Amino acid sequence: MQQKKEIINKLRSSNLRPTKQRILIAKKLFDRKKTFHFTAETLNQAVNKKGDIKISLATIYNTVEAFKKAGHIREILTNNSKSYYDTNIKSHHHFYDSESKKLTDIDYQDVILDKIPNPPKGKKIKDLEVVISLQNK
Amino acid sequence: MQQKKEIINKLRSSNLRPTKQRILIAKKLFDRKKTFHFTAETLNQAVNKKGDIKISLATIYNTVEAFKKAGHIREILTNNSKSYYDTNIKSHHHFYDSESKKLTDIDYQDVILDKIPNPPKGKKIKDLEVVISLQNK
DNA sequence: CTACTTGCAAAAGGTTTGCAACCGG
DNA sequence: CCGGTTGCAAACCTTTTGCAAGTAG
Repeated sequence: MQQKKEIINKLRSSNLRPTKQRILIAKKLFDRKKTFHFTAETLNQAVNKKGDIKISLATIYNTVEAFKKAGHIREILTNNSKSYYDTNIKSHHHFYDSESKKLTDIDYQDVILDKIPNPPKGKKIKDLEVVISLQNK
Repeated sequence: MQQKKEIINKLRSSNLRPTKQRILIAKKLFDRKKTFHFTAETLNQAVNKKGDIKISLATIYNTVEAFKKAGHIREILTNNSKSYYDTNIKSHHHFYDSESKKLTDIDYQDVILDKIPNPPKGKKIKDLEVVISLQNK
């Protein structure tokens, strides 16, 4: 469990002022055992249920974008119209169930890439994602 | 190069009436040597430049969706807000350059997956995509 | 003829933006 | 105080939809 202090440090180290809103969002995202898959919509719901302070959708989007830029979360590839994010920033892969639109982590050791290509000239690899789409049997 | 007849057969075999619009779109998509990566927008431009007949955007979307359902094109994963499609329906993977928002095919033999996970209970694997994001060196 | 298609414009869904009010350092 | 941040509403962009008119079989 992350202390409030840790969260504030995390924010400061990314040049993000620790405002009430950002601290609350960061808590929801990082103060948990399992990693968290979310969209702007689900994060908004999670943050705005209970008697918590109200955070506007615009701030949710701002903050998610800021956290992504800072490398605290990463965006997951899907072919859905919404953006999906993951609090697990270590390299790992996903199942995507297009019927329920739910993402699941794939254990790191369950995908082994034996060979990957060289990037085109002048480019380097920023990220590699494997997404396995599922359908009902 | 695909003859008009072949295109009409392709449409008929998918239970799609060979209308002027669908034939023109199918020509743009399938009558070419290299595979084609496109979005609704780029396809719309490609189809509506020259003195060709005018095809409305709604028809572009309808047709792309119908071709996708029929298995003639496939959708590619990106984290861009638009949908990207590929006329190459064989299993292969992509580079995605987030700066230019351009996709490039990766040679099939340049990605070797040594191990892939079992799908969750009740599900089967529909598709597997590897996307390598690029950034400038 | 009849059912499937098209095209237009309006609507929808997700995200971004302009700007005044607010607040952290 | 100053400059970064928030919140609201309007704007934006991509995609979908309703419906009247058109067309393939």
